[in-house]
Amino acid sequence: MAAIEALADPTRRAIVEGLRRGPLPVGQLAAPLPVSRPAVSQHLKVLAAAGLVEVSPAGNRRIYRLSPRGVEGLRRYLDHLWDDALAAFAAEAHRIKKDRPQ
Amino acid sequence: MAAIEALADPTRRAIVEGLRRGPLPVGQLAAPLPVSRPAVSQHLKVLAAAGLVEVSPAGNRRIYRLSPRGVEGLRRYLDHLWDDALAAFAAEAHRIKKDRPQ
DNA sequence: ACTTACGGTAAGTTGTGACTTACGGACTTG
DNA sequence: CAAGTCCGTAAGTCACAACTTACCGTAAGT
Repeated sequence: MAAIEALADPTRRAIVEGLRRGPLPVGQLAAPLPVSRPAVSQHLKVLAAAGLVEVSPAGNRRIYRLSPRGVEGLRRYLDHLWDDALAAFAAEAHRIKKDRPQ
Repeated sequence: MAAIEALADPTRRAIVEGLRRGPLPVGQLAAPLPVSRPAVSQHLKVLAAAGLVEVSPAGNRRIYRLSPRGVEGLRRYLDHLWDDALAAFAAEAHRIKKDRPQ
Protein backbone atom coordinates (compact mmCIF):
# COMPACT_ATOMS: atom_id res chain seq x y z
CA MET A 1 0.00 0.00 0.00
CA ALA A 2 2.55 2.55 -1.08
CA ALA A 3 -0.19 4.76 -2.51
CA ILE A 4 -1.91 5.42 0.81
CA GLU A 5 1.39 6.21 2.47
CA ALA A 6 2.24 8.57 -0.36
CA LEU A 7 -1.07 10.41 -0.05
CA ALA A 8 -0.73 10.71 3.71
CA ASP A 9 1.61 13.68 3.32
CA PRO A 10 -0.18 17.05 2.95
CA THR A 11 2.41 18.43 0.54
CA ARG A 12 2.05 15.40 -1.70
CA ARG A 13 -1.73 15.77 -1.65
CA ALA A 14 -1.24 19.40 -2.67
CA ILE A 15 0.94 18.24 -5.56
CA VAL A 16 -1.69 15.75 -6.65
CA GLU A 17 -4.33 18.47 -6.43
CA GLY A 18 -2.11 20.62 -8.61
CA LEU A 19 -2.11 17.87 -11.22
CA ARG A 20 -5.88 17.42 -11.20
CA ARG A 21 -6.43 19.95 -13.98
CA GLY A 22 -3.80 18.38 -16.19
CA PRO A 23 -0.08 17.68 -16.67
CA LEU A 24 2.48 20.20 -15.42
CA PRO A 25 6.27 20.61 -15.32
CA VAL A 26 8.00 20.61 -11.95
CA GLY A 27 8.55 24.34 -11.81
CA GLN A 28 4.91 25.28 -12.30
CA LEU A 29 3.96 22.55 -9.89
CA ALA A 30 6.26 23.91 -7.19
CA ALA A 31 5.48 27.60 -7.73
CA PRO A 32 2.29 27.87 -5.63
CA LEU A 33 3.57 25.49 -2.96
CA PRO A 34 5.19 26.70 0.26
CA VAL A 35 8.19 24.37 -0.15
CA SER A 36 11.27 24.45 -2.34
CA ARG A 37 11.47 22.91 -5.80
CA PRO A 38 13.85 20.13 -4.75
CA ALA A 39 11.33 19.15 -2.09
CA VAL A 40 8.70 18.84 -4.80
CA SER A 41 11.07 16.72 -6.87
CA GLN A 42 11.53 14.36 -3.95
CA HIS A 43 7.80 14.15 -3.40
CA LEU A 44 7.23 13.44 -7.08
CA LYS A 45 9.69 10.59 -6.81
CA VAL A 46 7.60 9.06 -4.02
CA LEU A 47 4.36 9.61 -5.92
CA ALA A 48 5.83 7.99 -9.03
CA ALA A 49 7.04 4.99 -7.03
CA ALA A 50 3.50 4.61 -5.69
CA GLY A 51 2.10 4.62 -9.23
CA LEU A 52 0.18 7.82 -8.64
CA VAL A 53 1.96 9.98 -11.22
CA GLU A 54 3.81 9.43 -14.48
CA VAL A 55 6.58 11.42 -16.14
CA SER A 56 7.31 12.27 -19.74
CA PRO A 57 10.45 14.26 -20.55
CA ALA A 58 9.69 17.11 -22.90
CA GLY A 59 12.89 18.72 -24.00
CA ASN A 60 14.23 20.77 -21.16
CA ARG A 61 11.47 19.87 -18.75
CA ARG A 62 9.74 16.90 -17.25
CA ILE A 63 5.97 16.83 -17.45
CA TYR A 64 4.17 15.05 -14.64
CA ARG A 65 0.66 13.74 -15.04
CA LEU A 66 -1.77 11.96 -12.72
CA SER A 67 -2.05 8.20 -13.16
CA PRO A 68 -5.36 6.51 -12.34
CA ARG A 69 -3.63 3.21 -11.67
CA GLY A 70 -2.39 4.14 -8.23
CA VAL A 71 -5.77 5.44 -7.18
CA GLU A 72 -7.45 2.27 -8.35
CA GLY A 73 -5.59 0.09 -5.83
CA LEU A 74 -6.55 2.42 -3.03
CA ARG A 75 -10.18 2.33 -4.01
CA ARG A 76 -10.14 -1.44 -3.95
CA TYR A 77 -8.63 -1.46 -0.48
CA LEU A 78 -11.26 0.94 0.82
CA ASP A 79 -14.05 -1.00 -0.82
CA HIS A 80 -12.66 -4.04 0.94
CA LEU A 81 -12.83 -2.30 4.34
CA TRP A 82 -16.19 -0.80 3.55
CA ASP A 83 -17.83 -4.07 2.63
CA ASP A 84 -16.48 -5.84 5.67
CA ALA A 85 -17.57 -3.06 7.97
CA LEU A 86 -21.08 -3.20 6.56
CA ALA A 87 -21.16 -6.98 6.87
CA ALA A 88 -20.04 -6.74 10.49
CA PHE A 89 -22.75 -4.20 11.17
CA ALA A 90 -25.39 -6.35 9.56
CA ALA A 91 -24.25 -9.39 11.55
CA GLU A 92 -24.32 -7.45 14.79
CA ALA A 93 -27.71 -5.93 14.07
CA HIS A 94 -29.05 -9.40 13.42
CA ARG A 95 -27.56 -10.70 16.65
CA ILE A 96 -29.01 -7.86 18.69
CA LYS A 97 -32.40 -8.31 17.13
CA LYS A 98 -32.23 -12.01 17.93
CA ASP A 99 -31.19 -11.45 21.55
CA ARG A 100 -33.71 -8.69 22.19
CA PRO A 101 -36.70 -9.23 19.91
CA GLN A 102 -38.16 -5.77 20.73
CA MET B 1 -8.08 14.10 5.81
CA ALA B 2 -7.25 12.55 9.15
CA ALA B 3 -8.46 9.16 7.91
CA ILE B 4 -5.84 8.77 5.20
CA GLU B 5 -3.08 9.79 7.61
CA ALA B 6 -4.39 7.29 10.13
CA LEU B 7 -4.38 4.47 7.59
CA ALA B 8 -0.87 5.32 6.42
CA ASP B 9 0.64 3.49 9.39
CA PRO B 10 1.06 -0.29 8.87
CA THR B 11 0.28 -1.12 12.49
CA ARG B 12 -2.96 0.84 12.32
CA ARG B 13 -3.90 -0.93 9.10
CA ALA B 14 -3.24 -4.22 10.90
CA ILE B 15 -5.56 -3.11 13.69
CA VAL B 16 -8.26 -2.21 11.19
CA GLU B 17 -7.79 -5.58 9.52
CA GLY B 18 -8.22 -7.19 12.93
CA LEU B 19 -11.57 -5.44 13.28
CA ARG B 20 -12.84 -6.52 9.88
CA ARG B 21 -14.45 -9.68 11.25
CA GLY B 22 -16.20 -7.83 14.01
CA PRO B 23 -15.80 -5.87 17.26
CA LEU B 24 -12.98 -6.76 19.66
CA PRO B 25 -11.61 -5.62 23.03
CA VAL B 26 -8.17 -4.04 23.12
CA GLY B 27 -6.45 -7.10 24.55
CA GLN B 28 -7.58 -9.48 21.83
CA LEU B 29 -6.80 -6.82 19.26
CA ALA B 30 -3.24 -6.43 20.52
CA ALA B 31 -2.51 -10.12 21.05
CA PRO B 32 -1.51 -11.07 17.47
CA LEU B 33 0.28 -7.80 16.85
CA PRO B 34 4.06 -7.38 17.27
CA VAL B 35 3.68 -4.25 19.42
CA SER B 36 2.71 -3.68 23.03
CA ARG B 37 -0.86 -3.17 24.22
CA PRO B 38 -0.32 0.52 25.10
CA ALA B 39 0.89 1.08 21.56
CA VAL B 40 -2.38 -0.38 20.31
CA SER B 41 -4.31 1.91 22.65
CA GLN B 42 -2.51 4.91 21.20
CA HIS B 43 -3.24 3.77 17.68
CA LEU B 44 -6.89 3.22 18.53
CA LYS B 45 -7.04 6.78 19.80
CA VAL B 46 -5.81 8.02 16.42
CA LEU B 47 -8.22 5.77 14.53
CA ALA B 48 -11.12 6.97 16.67
CA ALA B 49 -10.19 10.62 16.11
CA ALA B 50 -10.21 9.90 12.37
CA GLY B 51 -13.70 8.42 12.61
CA LEU B 52 -12.51 5.00 11.52
CA VAL B 53 -13.41 3.12 14.71
CA GLU B 54 -15.93 3.51 17.53
CA VAL B 55 -15.79 2.42 21.16
CA SER B 56 -18.36 1.05 23.51
CA PRO B 57 -17.38 0.33 27.13
CA ALA B 58 -18.56 -3.10 28.23
CA GLY B 59 -17.93 -3.53 31.93
CA ASN B 60 -14.29 -4.10 32.44
CA ARG B 61 -13.34 -3.77 28.80
CA ARG B 62 -13.68 -1.44 25.85
CA ILE B 63 -15.01 -2.90 22.64
CA TYR B 64 -13.79 -1.34 19.42
CA ARG B 65 -15.66 -1.67 16.17
CA LEU B 66 -15.06 -0.47 12.62
CA SER B 67 -16.98 2.63 11.58
CA PRO B 68 -17.92 3.05 7.92
CA ARG B 69 -18.10 6.82 8.28
CA GLY B 70 -14.35 7.36 8.20
CA VAL B 71 -13.98 5.13 5.17
CA GLU B 72 -16.72 6.96 3.36
CA GLY B 73 -14.85 10.26 3.42
CA LEU B 74 -11.77 8.60 2.03
CA ARG B 75 -13.73 7.02 -0.78
CA ARG B 76 -15.15 10.38 -1.71
CA TYR B 77 -11.69 11.93 -1.81
CA LEU B 78 -10.38 9.18 -4.07
CA ASP B 79 -13.42 9.42 -6.33
CA HIS B 80 -12.64 13.13 -6.55
CA LEU B 81 -9.06 12.43 -7.69
CA TRP B 82 -10.17 9.61 -9.93
CA ASP B 83 -12.82 11.57 -11.79
CA ASP B 84 -10.54 14.51 -12.45
CA ALA B 85 -7.73 12.24 -13.60
CA LEU B 86 -10.07 10.53 -16.02
CA ALA B 87 -11.35 13.85 -17.28
CA ALA B 88 -7.80 15.05 -17.85
CA PHE B 89 -7.01 11.86 -19.71
CA ALA B 90 -10.07 12.16 -21.88
CA ALA B 91 -9.21 15.77 -22.68
CA GLU B 92 -5.65 14.88 -23.55
CA ALA B 93 -6.68 11.91 -25.65
CA HIS B 94 -9.05 14.16 -27.53
CA ARG B 95 -6.35 16.77 -28.06
CA ILE B 96 -3.86 14.21 -29.33
CA LYS B 97 -6.43 12.73 -31.68
CA LYS B 98 -7.18 16.22 -32.95
CA ASP B 99 -3.51 17.12 -33.47
CA ARG B 100 -2.55 13.82 -35.06
CA PRO B 101 -5.62 12.38 -36.76
CA GLN B 102 -4.23 8.86 -37.17
C1' DA C 1 30.58 28.20 -27.52
C1' DC C 2 28.53 30.82 -23.64
C1' DT C 3 24.78 31.71 -20.89
C1' DT C 4 20.50 30.77 -18.92
C1' DA C 5 16.58 27.80 -17.51
C1' DC C 6 15.06 23.39 -15.74
C1' DG C 7 15.23 19.72 -12.62
C1' DG C 8 17.26 15.65 -10.25
C1' DT C 9 20.55 14.21 -6.51
C1' DA C 10 23.70 14.69 -2.31
C1' DA C 11 24.34 15.92 2.26
C1' DG C 12 22.90 17.65 6.50
C1' DT C 13 19.38 19.41 10.01
C1' DT C 14 15.23 18.94 12.59
C1' DG C 15 10.62 17.96 14.03
C1' DT C 16 7.54 14.32 14.70
C1' DG C 17 5.47 10.02 15.57
C1' DA C 18 5.84 5.15 16.72
C1' DC C 19 7.45 2.64 20.19
C1' DT C 20 8.84 1.31 25.15
C1' DT C 21 8.18 0.90 30.45
C1' DA C 22 5.87 2.60 34.43
C1' DC C 23 1.88 3.96 36.57
C1' DG C 24 -3.00 4.62 38.03
C1' DG C 25 -8.01 4.37 37.63
C1' DA C 26 -12.16 1.43 36.95
C1' DC C 27 -14.54 -2.78 37.12
C1' DT C 28 -15.09 -7.77 38.49
C1' DT C 29 -14.56 -11.68 41.33
C1' DG C 30 -13.36 -14.32 45.44
C1' DC D 1 -12.49 -5.50 51.01
C1' DA D 2 -8.66 -7.54 48.72
C1' DA D 3 -6.72 -9.31 44.63
C1' DG D 4 -6.71 -9.60 39.85
C1' DT D 5 -7.92 -7.78 34.96
C1' DC D 6 -8.39 -4.56 31.63
C1' DC D 7 -6.91 -0.45 29.54
C1' DG D 8 -5.79 4.46 29.11
C1' DT D 9 -2.13 8.00 30.01
C1' DA D 10 2.61 9.89 31.13
C1' DA D 11 7.29 10.21 30.15
C1' DG D 12 11.18 9.24 27.61
C1' DT D 13 13.88 7.20 23.55
C1' DC D 14 14.88 6.72 18.77
C1' DA D 15 14.42 6.28 13.93
C1' DC D 16 12.77 8.38 9.97
C1' DA D 17 10.94 11.53 6.74
C1' DA D 18 10.24 16.20 5.28
C1' DC D 19 12.71 19.96 4.64
C1' DT D 20 16.90 23.02 3.44
C1' DT D 21 21.15 24.58 0.54
C1' DA D 22 24.57 23.29 -2.68
C1' DC D 23 25.80 21.15 -6.73
C1' DC D 24 25.71 18.89 -11.30
C1' DG D 25 24.02 17.33 -15.79
C1' DT D 26 21.24 18.48 -19.77
C1' DA D 27 18.63 21.11 -23.07
C1' DA D 28 17.50 25.67 -25.27
C1' DG D 29 18.45 30.27 -26.69
C1' DT D 30 21.77 34.02 -28.36
